[in-house]
Amino acid sequence: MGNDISKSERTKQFIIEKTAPVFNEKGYAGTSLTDLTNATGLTKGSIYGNFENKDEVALAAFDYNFNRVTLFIKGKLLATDNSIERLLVYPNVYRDFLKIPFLKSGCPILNTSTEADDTHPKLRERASNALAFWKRSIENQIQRGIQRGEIKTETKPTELAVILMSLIEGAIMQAKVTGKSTELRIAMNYLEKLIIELKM
Amino acid sequence: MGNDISKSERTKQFIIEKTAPVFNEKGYAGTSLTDLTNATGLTKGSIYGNFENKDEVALAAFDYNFNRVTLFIKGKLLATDNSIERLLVYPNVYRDFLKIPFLKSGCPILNTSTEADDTHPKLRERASNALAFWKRSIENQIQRGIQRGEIKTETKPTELAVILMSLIEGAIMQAKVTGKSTELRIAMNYLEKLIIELKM
DNA sequence: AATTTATTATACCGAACGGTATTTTTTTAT
DNA sequence: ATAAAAAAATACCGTTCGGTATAATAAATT
Repeated sequence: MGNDISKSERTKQFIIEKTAPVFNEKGYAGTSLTDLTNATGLTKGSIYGNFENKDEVALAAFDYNFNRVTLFIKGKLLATDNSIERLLVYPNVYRDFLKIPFLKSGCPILNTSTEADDTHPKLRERASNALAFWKRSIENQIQRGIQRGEIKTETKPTELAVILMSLIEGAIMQAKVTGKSTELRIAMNYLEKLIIELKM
Repeated sequence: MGNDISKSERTKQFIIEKTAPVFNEKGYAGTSLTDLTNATGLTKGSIYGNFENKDEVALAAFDYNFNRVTLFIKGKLLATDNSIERLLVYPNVYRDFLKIPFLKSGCPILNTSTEADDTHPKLRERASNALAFWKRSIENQIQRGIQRGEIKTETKPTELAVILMSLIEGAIMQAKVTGKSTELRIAMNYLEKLIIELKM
């Protein structure tokens, strides 16, 4: 009482928040129910009282992880005042990828995509949708930039979005597995140049 | 008798060949011993007579998968006669990534890296070494190209290697999870342009 | 404050997990 | 062809897996 939302809603959210980092680090197959009880301090009975099965927790955890990245980027985008600056947020953010605490265990899209693409249709679709959402968002940013006369009119939004995303995800993979940010820095410096060259 | 190599060596190789695609598709945690017996038609006793544990099979399978990609690329490289053409092998090969049968389940480096980076030190190191090997190989190709006067002298071998690898791996991830080759095509067309611009 | 309802913990299920000692079969060497 | 050695199949180990009744507890309603 006093609280608007029900206990179960709060517990559900609590489970998601606590288990999301585990799923991102260990993957779906690599995360056991014991991992979930350890991460939450709750019992299996409690978790299964709020979720139907492991799948449902994993899907909610992915949404949470992706949303967290999205909000983080959105926050950085607010501090900009033109299209080029907005695009530059990406190389600037991902250059320090390894230092962003909640991304230490990797990019949720990359992790989920590579695990689920051949094994877990539901997770695969979430990752695929997340990717499509991100892509559309970048395309829109570029289109608006063109309309505002800040970005060269001949710029192809889709092409640039794909190149930007590929560079970021490919470089993250390398940085994560080597533990060094050299490759990430090189790729992000290049992406930065690429974006600056779009300036009208 | 008759055969030079021992039975166990042949069986060992047989197990690797049959299980390597399974590991690449399902990942280390997602592949069970039952998957291995199903893929080989052998029993657990037989597999454990040739390998110490699941780890050893997985490591050998990764080496096999990586070697297969390497040999495939090497074969394509032989049919070229200058540095630019050699570099162009990469976009040309990976443009049709989804159509290459033994790569249907994805790039072994990408798959292994993203799964093992936080969970499996031995596999992580294999993937990391594979990545380093690939990078050095591209750097060497570029350096030779510069020496032969086929590639612009101001080209930075490491930078180009990282950009090439990032574009490829990032685009593969997208293509695999969406099931469409649009992103792969866009990224590889861009990479192609990039390489052609290196021409002296 | 008492009672209904919702939530969490306990205790357990069968199945599948990775792994192994032992027996059977197949190679290999004599 | 036979014996010795090696490899593979069988049968089993304890553990952990995802999942679930049921009982205990806590929260919400009256």
